[in-house]
Amino acid sequence: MHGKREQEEYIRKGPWKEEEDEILRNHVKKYGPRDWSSIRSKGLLQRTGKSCRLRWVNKLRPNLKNGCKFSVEEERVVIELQAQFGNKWAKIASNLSGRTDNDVKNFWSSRQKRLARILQTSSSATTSKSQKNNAKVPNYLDFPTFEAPKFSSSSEGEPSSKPQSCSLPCIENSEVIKMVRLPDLIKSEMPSSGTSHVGQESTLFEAYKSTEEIAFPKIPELNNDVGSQDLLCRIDEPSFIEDFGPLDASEFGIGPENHIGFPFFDPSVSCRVGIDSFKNNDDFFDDFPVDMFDNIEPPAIPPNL
DNA sequence: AACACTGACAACCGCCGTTCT
DNA sequence: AAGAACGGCGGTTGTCAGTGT
Repeated sequence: MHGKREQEEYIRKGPWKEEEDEILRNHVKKYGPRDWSSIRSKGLLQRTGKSCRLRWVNKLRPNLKNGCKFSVEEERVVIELQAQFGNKWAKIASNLSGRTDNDVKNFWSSRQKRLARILQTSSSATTSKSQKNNAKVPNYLDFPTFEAPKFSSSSEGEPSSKPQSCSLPCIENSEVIKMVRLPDLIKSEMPSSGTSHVGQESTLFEAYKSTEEIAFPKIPELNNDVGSQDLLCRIDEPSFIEDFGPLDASEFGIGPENHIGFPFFDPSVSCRVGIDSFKNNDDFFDDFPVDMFDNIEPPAIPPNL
């Protein structure tokens, strides 16, 4: 079917076959992990040098932890190094034995997606809320609400290291059940960790005392998702927000050109400390990543504030 | 049972710096 | 010195399996 020239230029793509892997392994055994392009020029494989290198690095290299989920310790390292170096996946991976840059990248990407979805769900919950309550709730209350992560029931991987006290009351998922003041919600839903962040009156909410209520979504039922539960369990640790990693709002399709105009705090101020270290409840919002609210429609500021 | 959603993973693409000719 | 080839890296996309509705 193909002419000779066509045959020569044909480049195979897609999933690798076992035979191809074997050829690649043999090549590396003979010549070492280099001269990737020669694999094709010698007619051994109809793959590009790049493709061969990638296959070797990500799948065939010895001592890879293929199919093994990130341990809690690995997760911690990734989070720390990502905060330190940014998206330098190769650099981060070099600190994790048996992990490739692709592994780390995929791990981080999943994590970010999960977070993005949490935020998105929360803001849509707010939108529907505000439509419902448009008549009685001033729109300056339409700041995003925060939904606890949605937990899958899968419990693969190593046993969770989180404490039992993590379990929260089972509440139906992702729906605004009632309008509550946030401090009250924190009071009633936070794990009882003995920390003192609960019950402190918020200056933020002081501003809305006349309204008494803000939107807050239901907290979903908690199952055994290691990552999500771990995040929730650590919500009252000093490093919680920091560990969540720097959030770039652009990752959620949010551009840098807009910023929130909440009357009650300055989004340019980033203060990443634990939830239990609130001096006042303004800190609650300060503790979210600084970009988190970027591009959210600035609510109209009531003239009397 | 069918469908939708999600996470995990594999692989490709484009850019860029380095090396080779 | 300049252009081509190569290799490394980060971003993105596609696929598949598991789970929920």
